[in-house]
Amino acid sequence: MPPKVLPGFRDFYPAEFSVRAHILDTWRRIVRRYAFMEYDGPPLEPLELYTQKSGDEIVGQLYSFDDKGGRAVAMRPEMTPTFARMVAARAQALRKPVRWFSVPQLFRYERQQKGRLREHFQLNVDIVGEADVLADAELLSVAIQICCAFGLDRTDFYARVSDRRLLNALLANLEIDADAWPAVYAVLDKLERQPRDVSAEKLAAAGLGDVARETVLGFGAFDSVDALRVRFGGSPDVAVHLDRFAEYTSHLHALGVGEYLRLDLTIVRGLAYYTGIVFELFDAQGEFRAICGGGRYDNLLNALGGVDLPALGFGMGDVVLGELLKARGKLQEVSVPSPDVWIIPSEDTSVAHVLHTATVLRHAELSVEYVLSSDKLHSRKSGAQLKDAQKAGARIALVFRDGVRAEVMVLGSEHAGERAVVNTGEWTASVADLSSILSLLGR
RNA sequence: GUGGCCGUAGCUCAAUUGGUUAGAGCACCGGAUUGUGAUUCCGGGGGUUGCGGGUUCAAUUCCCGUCGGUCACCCCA
Repeated sequence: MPPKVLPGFRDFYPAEFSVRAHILDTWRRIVRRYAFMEYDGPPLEPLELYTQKSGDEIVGQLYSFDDKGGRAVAMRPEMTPTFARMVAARAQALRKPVRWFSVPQLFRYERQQKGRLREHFQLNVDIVGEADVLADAELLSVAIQICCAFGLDRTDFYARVSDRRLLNALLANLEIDADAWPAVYAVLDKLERQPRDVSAEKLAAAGLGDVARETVLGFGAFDSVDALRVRFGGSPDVAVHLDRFAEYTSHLHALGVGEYLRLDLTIVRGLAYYTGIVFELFDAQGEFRAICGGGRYDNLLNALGGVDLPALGFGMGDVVLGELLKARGKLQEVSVPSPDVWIIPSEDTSVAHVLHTATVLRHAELSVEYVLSSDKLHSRKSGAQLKDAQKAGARIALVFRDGVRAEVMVLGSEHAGERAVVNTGEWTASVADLSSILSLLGR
């Protein structure tokens, strides 16, 4: 028995690869509409790239080892450090704002569970050098439009959005000591899943008074800027952030995705480096974990690369997204590639002519297949070869009636039966009238 | 790292309280038939029942371990 695939890794057979290609192609197609440019870095990085910065719970789950040169290395678990290094190295020369994206395969050594493997492909979209909220709106807009491009709509997913600055202002307004904020964040993050009394207990342990504690426990109920204004609008320190969020919302409506937006103060995002608006995309039925997450991290480039530039970005993995698309029937039409043309020779058609014909058609960008045995090309009955063609999903069969003349037959259900006769004897790679074939293929 | 559930053909599953040579459909391969074809029929390959040990006259079945899968916790790209 040959070794199996490692736990948490995937083999992509053609059917699965088609799904993967569909996802990655769609990512690229939509992101390019927003004029983002693709980049990439090494899949293997110095371990130090991930351990140097603080707040790395990731380190314990790194796929790391010593290479043959004794270097401590790690398979990249996230793209941001690489991105930060690349931007920092040329920060002066890059036209701002930088709008780049990447589709790296990322690795993580942890026990797999639903929606989480040890490897996945993740779209990373980032903007560097713009602090205005319009950049935040642009970013979320891309994420939402991508999901829409997969055929998902308002009934399938929505965006939960918060703002670290707003949240901090609210906590300050409630006179919660800054030292307790991380604990409050942790509670907010689990507010939905954790029993209320457990949350209350943790908040009390963090030093919150009764009023602050009850207010925080009720944060989930604030689902709009207006709701917050009623309660906190009187405070100028809070109002400034509410105004910004309102502007953000306004931009998103103008971008056509405002309906997907939902203010949600319980969206915290685990990573400590977020500094502004943060968001996560969820399926509407709450069946899967977050499809996508991101936000503004204005201090990270400075911490990582020594360059003081505002930045924001998000990541979207192929695993959860793929599960959601499959569950919602959005992968039905994703098909494995099949040949355009299947060539079936007659007794009088030489093997060489079959090969020549295939070559001409292939020069015309058509995918061509035929039985790969000189003997069978002639011994196998045309009916059987026709069956081969159908099994392969060929769109048309080129069935020779004599040495060089062939009948073009459309297979499949749609236009099955349509046909034309062509004389392949006149075909050369440079001069070939393939119009009858191309028209039957709908080209 | 902790815990629950589950491992039979490529896939979906079956196999009497533990009992003969572990079966079926689909898929795959070969053939017959049908000159417009997704039909039908015949045949074939494919399994150390995840692996190892134990109990037993006898283990796919019961027990232990291990590996793998899955779900949850932890944590979160």
